[in-house]
Amino acid sequence: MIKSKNLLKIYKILFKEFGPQDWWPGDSPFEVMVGAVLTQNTNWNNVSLAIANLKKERLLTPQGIVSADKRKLMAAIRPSGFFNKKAAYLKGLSRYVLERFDGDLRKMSRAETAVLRNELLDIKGLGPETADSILLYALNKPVFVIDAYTRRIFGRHGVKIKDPDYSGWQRYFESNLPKDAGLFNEYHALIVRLAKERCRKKPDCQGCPLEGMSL
DNA sequence: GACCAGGCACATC
DNA sequence: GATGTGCATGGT
Repeated sequence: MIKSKNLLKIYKILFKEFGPQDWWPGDSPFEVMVGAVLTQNTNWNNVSLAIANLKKERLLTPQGIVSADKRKLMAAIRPSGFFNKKAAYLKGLSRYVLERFDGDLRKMSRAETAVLRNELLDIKGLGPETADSILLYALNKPVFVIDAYTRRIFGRHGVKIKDPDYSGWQRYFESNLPKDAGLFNEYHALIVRLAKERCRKKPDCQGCPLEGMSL
């Protein structure tokens, strides 16, 4: 098990290398929530095309999505792929926000994190990564988002988790870092940046800022 | 023309 | 409970 000092140290190395990532791109918390669903197994470029369409159609509000014609919604988010599924997911998420918080995300952000997380996970189409992305990036809650990049990179550097499922990885990060939404926000973004920029192109780790670091 | 991308639900064993 | 498969588009 790697020491907390090293997790923070890695963060500092990545931040020094790449600087602030300004995650999550979006003009509003609701746009961030929608993006979290649309980006499932999809690259961000396609998501931004879909979001641009939603804006053009004036569908980027909870009320707008709930009341939208399903086919119109599907057509708008088509570039993000899986549009049939994702249209249903967005309707479910929007209905929840509308009925539980009157569509007011500031109200939603005042609710308790653990409660919100359970409720989000009850919405069809929202698994742990999407729910946590919403909590962290739309609502500024201090939860660490785990994704395939995180497991791959830290796994390669020798991290062994007792129960290597989602919550095992999450516990590992959250129990070894200060509980700080800003830190979690930047850290996850930096991991994604590292994975995209270096880890894929140079699997031998040449030139990686974490090169040679054994955790 | 494969292969991949900021997952998840569901079926099957 | 582990593993496999469908969902679908756009860029490389």
